[in-house]
Parts: sequence; C-alpha cells; structure tokens
Amino acid sequence: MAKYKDIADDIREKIKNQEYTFGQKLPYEYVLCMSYHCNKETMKKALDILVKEGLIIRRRGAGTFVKDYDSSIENATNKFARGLTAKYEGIKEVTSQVLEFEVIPADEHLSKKLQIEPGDFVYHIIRLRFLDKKPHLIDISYMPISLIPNLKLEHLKGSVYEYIEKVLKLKIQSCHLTINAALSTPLEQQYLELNEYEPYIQEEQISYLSNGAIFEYTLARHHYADFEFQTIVVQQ
Amino acid sequence: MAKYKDIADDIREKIKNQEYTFGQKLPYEYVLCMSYHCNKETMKKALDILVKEGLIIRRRGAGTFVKDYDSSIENATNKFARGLTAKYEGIKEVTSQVLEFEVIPADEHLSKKLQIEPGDFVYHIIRLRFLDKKPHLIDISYMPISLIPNLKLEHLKGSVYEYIEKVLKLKIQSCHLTINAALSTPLEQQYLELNEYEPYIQEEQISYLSNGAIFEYTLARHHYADFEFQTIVVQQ
DNA sequence: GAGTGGTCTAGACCACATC
DNA sequence: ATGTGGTCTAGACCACTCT
Repeated sequence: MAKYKDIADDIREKIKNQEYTFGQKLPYEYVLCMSYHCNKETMKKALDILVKEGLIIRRRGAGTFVKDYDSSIENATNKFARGLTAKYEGIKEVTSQVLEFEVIPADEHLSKKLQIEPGDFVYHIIRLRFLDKKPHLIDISYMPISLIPNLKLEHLKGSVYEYIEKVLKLKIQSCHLTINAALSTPLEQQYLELNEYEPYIQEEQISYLSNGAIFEYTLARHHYADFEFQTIVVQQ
Repeated sequence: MAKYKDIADDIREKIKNQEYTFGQKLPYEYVLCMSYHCNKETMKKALDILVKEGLIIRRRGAGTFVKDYDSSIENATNKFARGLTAKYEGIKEVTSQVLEFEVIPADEHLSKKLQIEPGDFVYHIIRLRFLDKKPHLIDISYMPISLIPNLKLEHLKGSVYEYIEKVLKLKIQSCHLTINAALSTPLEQQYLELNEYEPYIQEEQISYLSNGAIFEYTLARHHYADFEFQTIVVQQ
C-alpha cells in the first residue's frame, strides 16, 4: 500500500472522528509533511484523494479546509462497490434470490458491450436482491465464462465480486456507469412492486479488470422511489 | 495552464482523431516524456487525467492501452457543465422560459444546503429548459445574493454559469450531485408532460466556487424518459 | 531477465490570496 | 510582503507482467 494512501486514510479518519471539524483549517502542507515524514508531492497526492471524495477543499494562497461532512460521499472504494456488492451502510442483511442462471452465446449487442466475439459463451444471471428482506433491485448480468470460470449458484447468493477478488484473485479496476429510466415490464412489476406505466431506474455497468478485460455487463434495475446515487465532480 | 493538462489535451485529441486507436498500445512512458520534453511524473499526471476519463488504461508491467472510445464519456469539464449549462452534443438550441424569479429569505433547510444563516436572502429561480424547443427539464435554483450580485432576467435566459465565470470572474470548483426520483407534482406534470402517478428524475446539485463558498443549490427535474447520466469510477 | 508503470524525495520556481 | 498551494524536474528505487 502506498504511503500517500495511508496518509489519506489517516486524515480521513481524523475528519470522520471530528478531530478536524467542519470549516477548520488544516495544518499547512509543510507541517503535515513534517508530521507524516513525507515529501510535499506525496502529501499533495494524499490530500487530492480527500478532495476528490469531497472531504476537504484546497485553496491556493489560503489553505486547506474541511468541507461539510454530511454533504460528502463515502470513499471511492465504497462508491465503486455500490453498484452490485451493496455495501449499504446501516443495513444489516443483503440477500439474493436467483431467478435465472444459464450460459448462452453472446449476440451482437452483448459482444460489443463485453468486447468479445459474437457466439462466445457468457453467463446470463438474473437476481432479485433484497435489503433487510425488502426487494430492492433486479440485477441482470452477463459475464464471459472464459474470464470467470467455475461460477456456482452459491457464489450468486453471496457476492460475485468476492468470488472474483478473493478466490480468483483478480482485481477490479474501473467501471463505466450509465443511469437512465424506462417503463417497467412484467418482470419489474412483479418483483419491484411497480405498477404498469411506472418506470424503473437502471444503472448500466461495464466493469474492467486490472488487466484491461471487461468481465461484466450488468443492468441493475431499481424501484424509482428507492434509488439514490451520489457523486462529486471536481474541476481539474 | 499546466503542462500536464496540455499534454493530456494533446493525447486526448490524438485518441479522438484515431491517431491512437482502440486497443493500441501507446508509446511507453520514457518515449512520451522525450517527445513532450517532460518528466516522468508530469507525464503520469497527464495520463492519469485520461485514465479518469476512461480513455486509456494503464497496466504496470504491461503498458498503456487505448480503451473503446464509444464507452468513454466526454471530458470532466463538459461533464461538469452538464448539470446546468446543457452543452448537449449534436443539439443546436438550448432555451429557457423563466417561471419564477424572486428574492426570498432562506429557511432552515436552504440555509443548511447553502451554508448560510437562516434569513439570508437568496434568489429563487424556476426555469423550464428546452432542447430544440422540446421541454427537457425544470430547474429550481437558489443562490445567495451576496455571492452573485445583480443577477438579471436576461442572464437567466442564457447561461447563469457564463455570467458567474465571464462577468463576475468567479471560478466554479466542484459540485456534489445526488440523483433520485419522486412522484411528479402538478408543476412537473404541466411542463414535462408527465401523467399523474409518473415520477420525475431529479439531480440535486450543490456547487462550490474556488474560494470554497457554495453559490448554488439546484434541483433539476427531468422527464424520466429523457434522462441519462454517465460516470466512470476508477479504483484508486 | 527485460520491459513497463508506480512511488517517493529534495529542491526549485510559480501563482494566487490576504493583509 | 508573506503565507500557502501548484507544478516541474532528475533521479532513485520498487512492483508487476510477460515469456
């Protein structure tokens, strides 16, 4: 683990524990560098992480200040996991009901999304996911079998991500998200308790491994009333 | 403008012009440093921008590769502007109809969102925004009058951001976005052509200036069928 | 082992904010 | 004028991938 990430973790904790409180000016760069025994560039990398998470703001000529914690979002790793692994804070129990689990050849559309050849075999998985026993989203997933061998029903009941990272030792590197909405079909009406003529909200997710391969194309469909997505955009 | 941003701009152009094409390996760091006359760290900063934009992927021990351009999103500056200035590609005409323009004292809720004192005066603006003459979203905005003096009706018909950046010479630094949905009220039903019992999708946006002040709290309400939002999450 | 990216440092110099 | 962050460099060393 890189030093700058450790420093970011440490300062993040201090903000969360209100050792540094809203509006407070942090010690300036030189002092922080001294206390963490690091170089200025390293400290900047650390603080830039917190800037991207919306925890602090840095102003040339003025200083570094703690932002309103409530308006910031969880750190990028958690945000990253949000789509499917459902690490929802304060909610104890995440369960899944597997509605479909089969292997099919990729059609034209799928082969483009997954950057594979048409006809290559992929898992086709539909899961209904519950938070505290309340149906929360329908999750339609496609993954190339060549990348994710030996996927079993039991993995689907827990976290597929855990299987990929802990068992297969693959690293998830990035994902491309698109959020939109569409009128519900009987599938969503049945499981998300939507009425006819009511839309669902969909997160389309294309996920990359650290080796550059796309391992997943997922459509997560939510009840519109349950959906929330947060992000922070920082001018470069 | 920083050198690393210039280099990123240059390489981004080469990818968009397909001088570097999908899947292609870029020259490795040393060669790029030579041709741009810069240091390794500077080149890394440049390439990291493109990684965050989803244009390239970097793999330690392997190289730097161009991602599928179609699946990447417009650069951060455009994405940043997306919320309100509506630089929608391929669409010629963005117009606004001002439904409400008044100054009110901030209530408890607003004062928290804008981080001002309750009672401080704020603009309250409701606009209906059209893309190519089609009603596209309703935009409910609150801005402290102390930060944005002399806002006129004419500014609302064009881009408020342009007034803030070009006339007031203030810099917009970051914004916090929250996307959710809620059942439409008569306001949305009337202007977005929604039926009763149909939801709208809302982008809540809290925007910061480079001096750390919050200058805007906006609710942009979209017809659910028109809404799309893209983002890329990269593991740190 | 060779190729390639990632991190860290010391120090120089620049840009902006505030007084 | 002083305080503070931002950028850039040269060079060292480390970590991962490929084969």
